[in-house]
Amino acid sequence: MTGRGGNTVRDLRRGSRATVLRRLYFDGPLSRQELGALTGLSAGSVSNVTGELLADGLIEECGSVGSDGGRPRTMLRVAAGRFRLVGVDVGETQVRVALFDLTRTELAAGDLPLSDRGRDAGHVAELILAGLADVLDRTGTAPEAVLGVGVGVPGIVEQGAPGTDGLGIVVHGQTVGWDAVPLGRLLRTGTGLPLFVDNGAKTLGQAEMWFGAGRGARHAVVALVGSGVGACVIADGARYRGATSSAGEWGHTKVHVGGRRCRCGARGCLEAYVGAEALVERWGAAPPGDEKAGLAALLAAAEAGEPAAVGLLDEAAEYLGAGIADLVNLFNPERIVIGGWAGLLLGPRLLPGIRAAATGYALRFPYEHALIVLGTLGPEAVTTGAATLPLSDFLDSGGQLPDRSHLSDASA
Amino acid sequence: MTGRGGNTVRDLRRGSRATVLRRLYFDGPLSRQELGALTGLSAGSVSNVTGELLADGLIEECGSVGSDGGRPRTMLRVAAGRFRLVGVDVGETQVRVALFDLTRTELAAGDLPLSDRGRDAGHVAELILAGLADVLDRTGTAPEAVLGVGVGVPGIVEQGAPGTDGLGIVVHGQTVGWDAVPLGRLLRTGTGLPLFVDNGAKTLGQAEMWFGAGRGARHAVVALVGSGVGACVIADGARYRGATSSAGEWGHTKVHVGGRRCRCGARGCLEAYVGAEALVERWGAAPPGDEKAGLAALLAAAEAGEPAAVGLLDEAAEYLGAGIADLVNLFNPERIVIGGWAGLLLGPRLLPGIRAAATGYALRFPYEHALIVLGTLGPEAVTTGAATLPLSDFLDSGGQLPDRSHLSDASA
DNA sequence: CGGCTTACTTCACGGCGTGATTTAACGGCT
DNA sequence: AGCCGTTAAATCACGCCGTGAAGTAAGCCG
Repeated sequence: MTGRGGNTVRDLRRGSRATVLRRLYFDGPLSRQELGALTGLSAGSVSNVTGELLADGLIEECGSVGSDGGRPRTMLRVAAGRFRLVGVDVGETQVRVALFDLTRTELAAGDLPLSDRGRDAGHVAELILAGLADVLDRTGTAPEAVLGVGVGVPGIVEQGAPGTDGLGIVVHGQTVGWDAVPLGRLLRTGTGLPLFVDNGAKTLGQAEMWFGAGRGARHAVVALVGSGVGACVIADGARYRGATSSAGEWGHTKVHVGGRRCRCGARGCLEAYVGAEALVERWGAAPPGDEKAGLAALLAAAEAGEPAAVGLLDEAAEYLGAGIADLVNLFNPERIVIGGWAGLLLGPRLLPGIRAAATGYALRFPYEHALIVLGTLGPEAVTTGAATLPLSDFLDSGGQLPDRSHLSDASA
Repeated sequence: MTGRGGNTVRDLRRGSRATVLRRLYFDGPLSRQELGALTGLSAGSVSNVTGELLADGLIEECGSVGSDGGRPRTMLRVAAGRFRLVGVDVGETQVRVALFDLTRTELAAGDLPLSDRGRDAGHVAELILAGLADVLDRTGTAPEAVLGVGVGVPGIVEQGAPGTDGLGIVVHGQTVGWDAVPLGRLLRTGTGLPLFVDNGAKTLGQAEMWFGAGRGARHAVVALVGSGVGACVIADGARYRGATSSAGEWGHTKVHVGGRRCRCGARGCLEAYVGAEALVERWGAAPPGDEKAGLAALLAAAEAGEPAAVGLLDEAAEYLGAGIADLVNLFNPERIVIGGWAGLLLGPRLLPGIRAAATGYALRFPYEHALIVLGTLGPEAVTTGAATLPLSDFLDSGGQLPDRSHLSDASA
């Protein structure tokens, strides 16, 4: 609250650059003319700003479209080729590192399985750094071209003080046994690239919002159904974090006080009724060990009409509908996106049941304005979403390149 | 998304004025010196801005505090006397209209009981206008001195397009049978004063945040327990509205799928377990008609050790704890404020039970950062909160007085 | 080839916040 | 009483911003 983000005239320019850059990134090639109408800037300012961005090499002209009897409008677009993004998905069994260009075309990727030391954060950090070096090396990418490394992790991420280069990032991952792991510090020692870390569910949510089923919505909830259950809340276009970045823990919403025991210790959590782990365990008839195979088997059994499987899935749909009704009542989103590997697997079968249940459980008014849809990006989207973290920073700053003088001149 | 709220240099000044005014309003008399440190503005700018505000009569000097051997600092404060605010609470049985000065001192107030036509919006609008005229008249307040009229209503409020002078405000009040009532239009015909309408729970929430138990928190939920149950979500210092202004419908969160039937038609809503109406009805042994007396009787019976009453309240505490755990998990607030007449009545007795239940139901990490407290303003706060609506607008605009030329010269 | 239309650039202007300098207003000391 | 050191506030030159009007570029059509 010290100045609410910029009082000087130069911040005005930063804001204009950011607005223009964002528009160009999301709404494709645009002429200066259209840019003016879309951003509310005057023609003069658009010329100034785009001129600056062109000079900085952040955008480029791409052809011109003629009209009947006037000077043709030159189209502008973000210079996709010049910059790279790295997205990292820290999963339960492996670390995935991918290199993208600005249009999120995957240039290289690598999967690094976790050893049995998987719960050791130092080990995970080493894998991330190894994967990072590998994708950069294979593509011959210079560090200066990389806007940053985004990492999606399981657990709650405290961002630390801003401006400290990610050093203060701490991860609390109950499910993987991480207790206040200083991931920022661990990674910072191995790379000079800008670091961004957030919860994996939140990165996936952002990916669905930017490029998937959530496109265009300003208020949405991306529900993640996997082994456990989570959610990413988008309020007014931005990920909602809450006081300590742990908002959106939907899985432990109480849908049945005094009901089934959940792995979190409490009773009646949504996760205990609709999480893949809970479903597979309750079904019992699945080969142990492989949860995905187990859930697929459960689904197949239900398709075959096996009553126990059908009952289990019908119940899951009802509880999911109730949980979604809660989200609708509390957050009043325009859209609910169901994602996560289990959600995408079960979605086609459960969706009618979910909608029916939600119709009954949610209040009429907000429900009428909410759309329940399935995610379109698949579970790989955690990586894409992670890569949006540095991208978001890049766009917000108006294309200000992070200061990385230490990359070039600090070899000693 | 046309310009994200101001690209020109004058918007900069508007922002500075707003920052300074806000600081002065909330953090009492302040010297220019302190103002500079607190707002991040340079000394020169502070001089400029405060000079402008002084000239406009929005702030005033109030004494000076000397130091050891230097020029004493002149203290500044908002000119409380010059402006008035009107708050209106549209309740289920009456309309309350109150006139405040800027320090929220009540200068006059009137209660207008609803006739049996209470569900007729036209009747309510007439009462509001009559009450408004009355308080203005009794205090001899000139219309120019009134920053605006804030109205808290039951139901969902659609704000309509901005800049239309409140004409587009529409209220959907299921419980009072209001279906898309054009309250803005109804009131606009009877007064030229700026109009602000919001849900009563949200106005009460804002009052608790600004002046009550929520002071200082940036992320909070004000839970309202009355006949029904609602909530006001504060995200990053602002009321969270969602896509269609209906966010925060906590009362119809599902805490027991397949459980008790709620008056909304669904089963297992929180409201069906902890709302005053439900509690009194379930207890049965209360005099019918007066819900407040009924709840008081239930409470007295529980204090006397009557098992049925004790059991009912213990169960309510458990469900409230579960509901609050949901809020903690989903919103990750710093504070949960329990308000509403029933909440304040039961609070002292239920709070230990609520906390115990919430401890068990919420996730450890977010719960450790959340404080559960009782509201401090009482139910009258709906009126105060309603009055904060024009105040908020006044502060946000940097003290720009609404254009009301039509008040003075448009008599024909 | 000249006129017309449309897209873009250039530029004078008013306005902003900063930071250095100046002025105001006090207490203490001689 | 007069001066000095100290702190608060006002003033001002400076660089920068977006606007809007005027000017220029770049195609069409006849």
